[in-house]
Amino acid sequence: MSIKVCVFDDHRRVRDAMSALLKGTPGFEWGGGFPNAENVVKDVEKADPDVVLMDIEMPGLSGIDAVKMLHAKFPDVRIIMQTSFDEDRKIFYSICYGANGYLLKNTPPHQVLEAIKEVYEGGAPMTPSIARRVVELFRSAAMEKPMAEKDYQLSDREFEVLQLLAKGKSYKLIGEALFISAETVHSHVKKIYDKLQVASKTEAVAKALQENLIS
Amino acid sequence: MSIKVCVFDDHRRVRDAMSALLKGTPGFEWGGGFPNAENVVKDVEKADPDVVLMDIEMPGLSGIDAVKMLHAKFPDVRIIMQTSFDEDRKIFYSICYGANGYLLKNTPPHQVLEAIKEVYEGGAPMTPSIARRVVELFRSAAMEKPMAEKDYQLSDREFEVLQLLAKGKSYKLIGEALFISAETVHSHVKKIYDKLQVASKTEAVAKALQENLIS
DNA sequence: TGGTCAATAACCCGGTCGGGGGATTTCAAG
DNA sequence: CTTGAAATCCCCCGACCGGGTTATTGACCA
Repeated sequence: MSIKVCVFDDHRRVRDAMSALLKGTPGFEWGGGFPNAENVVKDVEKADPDVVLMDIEMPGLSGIDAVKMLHAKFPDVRIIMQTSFDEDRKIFYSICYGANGYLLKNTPPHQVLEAIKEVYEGGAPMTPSIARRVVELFRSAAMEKPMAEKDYQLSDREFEVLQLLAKGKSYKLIGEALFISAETVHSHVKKIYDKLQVASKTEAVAKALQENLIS
Repeated sequence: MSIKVCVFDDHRRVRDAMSALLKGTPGFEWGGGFPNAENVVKDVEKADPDVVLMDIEMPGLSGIDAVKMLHAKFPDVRIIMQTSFDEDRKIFYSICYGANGYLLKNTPPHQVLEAIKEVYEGGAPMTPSIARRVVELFRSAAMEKPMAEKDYQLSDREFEVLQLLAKGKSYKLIGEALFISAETVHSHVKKIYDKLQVASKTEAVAKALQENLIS
């Protein structure tokens, strides 16, 4: 069983080179080359490849949109993105939308073949700098939950008041909910502002929500 | 300037091999080998290496805990984890706690050197299967955020106003920020309340933050 | 026993907000 | 060309908020 590969790239030279490379290497099969992604779904449906090499920069439909559609329609087809420079945002979008790997365009032929094999076997070939970015985002995402959680030394009562403020309740309603006078609520609120270093209900609630003081 | 490398591994053979390899290769420097991580902080403080190779499985203090402490104390030291098989959980923890790369133990010497150089230059060397797992977790984590995201049909201008409301600004200040009159802000706010089904700045901001309408 | 602190409460006052009107301009879609 | 939605501006008014100050109670601690 050989790995069938399609190539989407607006440069004829690239397509021809890949065609020659794949046809000349046992274990690989040429699934066709396309200069744009306008008909990416139809093209892939017809060729039924195992792996798609997709240029991230193409005239017309961008490689990113192509990945999005492709992954939605054919989740089993593995996709490797190719571009000439590390462009953060695009790569992240590609990966999020379903690309499995990422190669620089000047990657030598034998490494391209290796990457194709890797991605076919379930790996995620990518340059170290991309890997780094992904790891760091991943880390910050994972660490996000139990974040800093600064301690503003709010008392229990103050947390109760804060929670009700976030519900949009007025001093009077909070007072009724907690069985205290509205003026007392006023006092608590003033202390809260002092501790959180803010000057309005809105700021207090925004800060409290963003820093997970309340839910 | 050569890259100074420390090795933590309970197998003498591994340490000796790395010592010989590093000493025999220009551009690299041997920072010392340690059979366990009991004194990892002191050891690293003394040796002051650029890169640490850390066995994930060691008697006594585990490589993971070592990474945790090391990264907390010396955030600039790059860490590559080494183990004999892909063990998901441990790798993820290592990465979360601050490891920068991940190698299988049977990795050939020249690739180890390459990985050290990569990690030193800011990359994140790892096996394709790890990369794959990381990418997939990353993808699912990234997709998780834009939850429900109900559509309240807010106009662009209304989003701008909402964003500034969340900063605690008054109508007057919002007006100045957007170069419109405070009365116009008032109008926008009234429409926002209508669309979000709320009746105060606080409620609006709480809802917007909780449903990721704004950041 | 005196001091500190959280919780409660009250008063004042100027400024802001929320809700109700109405009005104009602009621009794109029908 | 008409219709409509968005954005802009204005007025009014009562209610609420924010900031200042002061005071009492009960716990806890030294």
